[in-house]
Amino acid sequence: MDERTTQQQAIELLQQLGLKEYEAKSFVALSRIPHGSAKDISEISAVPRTRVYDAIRVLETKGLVEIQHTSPQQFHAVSIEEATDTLRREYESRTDKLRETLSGIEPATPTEDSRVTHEVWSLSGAPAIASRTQQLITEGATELILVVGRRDSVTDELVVRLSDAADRGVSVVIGTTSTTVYEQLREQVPNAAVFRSTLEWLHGEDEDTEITRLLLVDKKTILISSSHVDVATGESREQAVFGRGFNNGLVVIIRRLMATGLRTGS
Amino acid sequence: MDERTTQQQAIELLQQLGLKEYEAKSFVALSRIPHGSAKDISEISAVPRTRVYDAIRVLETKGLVEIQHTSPQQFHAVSIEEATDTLRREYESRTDKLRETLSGIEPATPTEDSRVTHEVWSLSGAPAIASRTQQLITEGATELILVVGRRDSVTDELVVRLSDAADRGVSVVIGTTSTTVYEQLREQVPNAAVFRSTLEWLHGEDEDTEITRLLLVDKKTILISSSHVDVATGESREQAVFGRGFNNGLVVIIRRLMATGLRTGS
DNA sequence: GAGATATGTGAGTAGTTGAGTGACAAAGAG
DNA sequence: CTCTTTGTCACTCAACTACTCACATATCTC
Repeated sequence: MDERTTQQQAIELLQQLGLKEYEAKSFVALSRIPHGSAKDISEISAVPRTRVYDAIRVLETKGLVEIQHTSPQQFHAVSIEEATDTLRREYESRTDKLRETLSGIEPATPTEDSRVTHEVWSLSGAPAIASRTQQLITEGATELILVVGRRDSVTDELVVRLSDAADRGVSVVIGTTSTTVYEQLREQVPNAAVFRSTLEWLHGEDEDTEITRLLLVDKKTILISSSHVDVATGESREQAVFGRGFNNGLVVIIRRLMATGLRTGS
Repeated sequence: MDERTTQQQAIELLQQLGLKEYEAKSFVALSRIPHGSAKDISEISAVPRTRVYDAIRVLETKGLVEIQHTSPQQFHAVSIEEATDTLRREYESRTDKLRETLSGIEPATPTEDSRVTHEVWSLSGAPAIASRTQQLITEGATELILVVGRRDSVTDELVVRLSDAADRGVSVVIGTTSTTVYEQLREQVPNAAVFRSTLEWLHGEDEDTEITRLLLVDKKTILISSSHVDVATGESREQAVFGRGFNNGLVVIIRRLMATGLRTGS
């Protein structure tokens, strides 16, 4: 990768981790030298010299930079390991605190209403979808039907949970379009029925979109996710729909599609 | 803790984790009910109803909320576990990427100059200071003198590293003002010389400030940290100075102070 | 189905924050 | 003692965010 791009990427990552532009640029510049003055940093990073001081001060309070109070002042970036560790810990402690705090919040009046028959929920983001998939597999069920497309949607954790479910007597049926995944699962989830499938309906008319996951639990809960490659950014976004209830419209349709689709494809 | 405060705290934590005010408020409100409409959320959170839609959309792309595309739309917050997990993973992947990216950045011209005799560096933030302390203990040395004040600066990890150092033949001397810490260390770091100390100079004239850590490595590297309780926020901030080199001014002074101080105190 | 109410979108304003610039006093260098 | 460097402050401009309103559409009530 281009050196300039790499630096730009580091700067963007630091900003995503909560640093301001000047702070990020100053830190990256300082990481490239053993230590330096505000002038040095300004020259390397193109941050106005007079603002380097503010940026460094913030970095110092975040534990990413050390300051030598000489004249001129000298600045030193902590090692890459120390820096990433510090940041990781900071966010880890925040998420931990968040979990505690959220647990302590009392529910508001449940506003009646739980006629949960035809609800279809949309969710997006691969982590959230993976998390929900695993939750559905883990929670008590008697029958699981899973169809996966992309290889990377089969994580180790997913395999473990599938295996656990199969071992405790749940009927597990897994379909895949990929030979690699097929063989992996056949080996790692021995108690499941694994089959290959060439379901045409896994791909839409759009080449950039494909069904990534499809999970049917006890014929009454369904989760389908699709990945769409954004032509602009080149990034892949995963979206999913999630329906519950035997008579849920989505569930009914999918159940039917699978009954026919699985036959023709296998 | 007060319910209102708890919620406020959750909102602030979410903002620190990158959410906007409306997003944080909407999420907390939504967490309190199984599911609800924009109106419900607006009433609970005091976010203007018309802005709830935007906020929820963002939350959905972050994997924190599911949307039911009915009319009116219904929104549902994922479970606390799912939410914190999603956020934690997001930041973990960012710090991981950052480490990789920073590793790939080439150093700039080292701008000569390495007359490193009297440098004294300032750093702040408990995690950064703890990290540096451990690094100094771990890196090869023949003699370690550590004086700790507060109990919470003695982490398990620190004890392990001290113990390791003592076991590989490093002369480890540990002083503390606390009886609890004294006994803990005596037991957990058997190969070290642990002693109690009532060093007066551990406390400044200011009651709110105290020396938390003091580490002298091979008589030539010193790290001293102090904790200061901010009267305004009530939070404790840890600051440290760090000097290297046998003839370093700071190191010389501290060596002297310890030679006299340790005698009188023990 | 007609009027009243609720829902969702978009446009627009105000207030805050951050990026970028220059004035200037103090400290150093020659 | 003069000229340069260094550090602080005060300021502008642009971007973003919080907040409001207008309006079209949808839903409900009678």
